[in-house]
Amino acid sequence: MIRYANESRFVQAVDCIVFGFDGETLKILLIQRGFEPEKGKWSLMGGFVKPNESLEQASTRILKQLTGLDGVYLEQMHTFGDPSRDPMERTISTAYFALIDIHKYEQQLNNDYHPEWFSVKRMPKLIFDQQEMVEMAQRSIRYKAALHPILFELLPKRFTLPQLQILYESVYNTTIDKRNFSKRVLATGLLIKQVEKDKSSSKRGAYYYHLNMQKYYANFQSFLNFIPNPTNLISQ
Amino acid sequence: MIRYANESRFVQAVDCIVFGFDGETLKILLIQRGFEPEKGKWSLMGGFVKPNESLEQASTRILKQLTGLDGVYLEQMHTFGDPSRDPMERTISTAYFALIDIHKYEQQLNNDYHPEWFSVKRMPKLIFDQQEMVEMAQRSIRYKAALHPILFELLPKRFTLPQLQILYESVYNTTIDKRNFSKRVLATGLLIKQVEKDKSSSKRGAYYYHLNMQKYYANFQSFLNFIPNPTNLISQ
DNA sequence: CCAAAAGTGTTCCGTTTACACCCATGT
DNA sequence: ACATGGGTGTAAACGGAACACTTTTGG
Repeated sequence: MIRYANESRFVQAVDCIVFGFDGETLKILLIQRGFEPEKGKWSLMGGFVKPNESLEQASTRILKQLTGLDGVYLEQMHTFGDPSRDPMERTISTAYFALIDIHKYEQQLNNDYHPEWFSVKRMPKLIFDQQEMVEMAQRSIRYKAALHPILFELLPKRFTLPQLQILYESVYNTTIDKRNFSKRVLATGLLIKQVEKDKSSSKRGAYYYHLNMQKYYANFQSFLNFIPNPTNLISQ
Repeated sequence: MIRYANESRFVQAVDCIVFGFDGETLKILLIQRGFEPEKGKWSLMGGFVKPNESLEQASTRILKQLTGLDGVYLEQMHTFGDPSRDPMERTISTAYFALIDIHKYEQQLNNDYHPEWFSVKRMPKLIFDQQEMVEMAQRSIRYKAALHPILFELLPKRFTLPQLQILYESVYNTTIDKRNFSKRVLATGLLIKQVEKDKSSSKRGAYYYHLNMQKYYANFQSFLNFIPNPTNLISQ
């Protein structure tokens, strides 16, 4: 193959910030790194890009390896290329964030990498610049979720309005009036009410809802306002 | 240096989509590529990342080389890593978009690369996947400018309300009521009225304004609404 | 029967929209 | 004096925010 003369070549990595929601707080999935440097330390799920795969393919492959999950919401966030970010050798890393239904994942715990969920508020120190990646990922999902319905990716197929509200409240570390919240959410037409109720957290029970997938995909780019004054909350 | 064994290494590039505004339409700056492959074809301003510079430093350096400009608004957009995007050799490119005052630039035309401005509506074919980069960059600035005051970066230090409105109208390919536009813009407190007028486009003259830089930086993250129904316009 | 969570409606206020006329001035 | 572009105000509609009581039912 003809090649560019005199240019440097670097190792290319991808790192995935995997978010989940357990019904109370936002969590991220970490593994103990399997190789040097920093072997055994907690780290994001990452890996190197192979010669014949795109960055998207690499991140999808790594996510599948480590969680067993396919078809996950995955979005490229930012590429980190500081020359000294990896002490072993110059490595450029493209960070993706992923949003998964934590319960789907829990059925998959049979893997070699022993990933664990950590609350974003109580996380171990991470290697390299991964702390910065996680902070940026949190800002990214706060920003994006203020405008687009991505947080549904964190919920199971059927969910209740109180669950959805707790999710938004925990992502933005705020409280929302439930009357206004349900009005805003239902006004989008994104939700389809089911006849069954979830009785696990109250005697009366809360109706289950499904996402209207048609509208979800069709209006994904529209601006939402489930959250009052989002810009006051995004930068936290 | 200790290195990762068995991993592939790739050439890392940066490409800059440089936007300018000539008072009528949005333009981007292109050069004729100086080396093979595709030598002589129109292309974005790009270059390779050197061993001891970050991606930001590389893009800033390349922008400086090709336009002579420092202190330009520059934002990382997306990293393109398809294995076959560059036929010469696998190259991963991180694309940045830049917003510059086209008039500042015009004083700098004395350089070896002969860059030229093209209307985004009438552009030559670009090499590799750069067409896709430009389209994504247009979507990005439409998206970002619907919420944040980045378009001021395209204007000179002093500008008039009609100029600002034409800028927004051309970015979104729409028309806006001038009464409502000026109310919305002035309500942000971002503009400081000057005593002088611009008489170049009317007999009466239009007042010049300056940006209130304090507020500009302090409230940069706040959501604006200079444009009615932005999401209908972003995806064009 | 009571505690605990779910569900629902109204009023008020601020914001956005639609819309039209007068102003300044160079020719 | 008139053509050209610049500047401004108001009323109506809409959307967002604040706010409290009733319902259900397992224990």
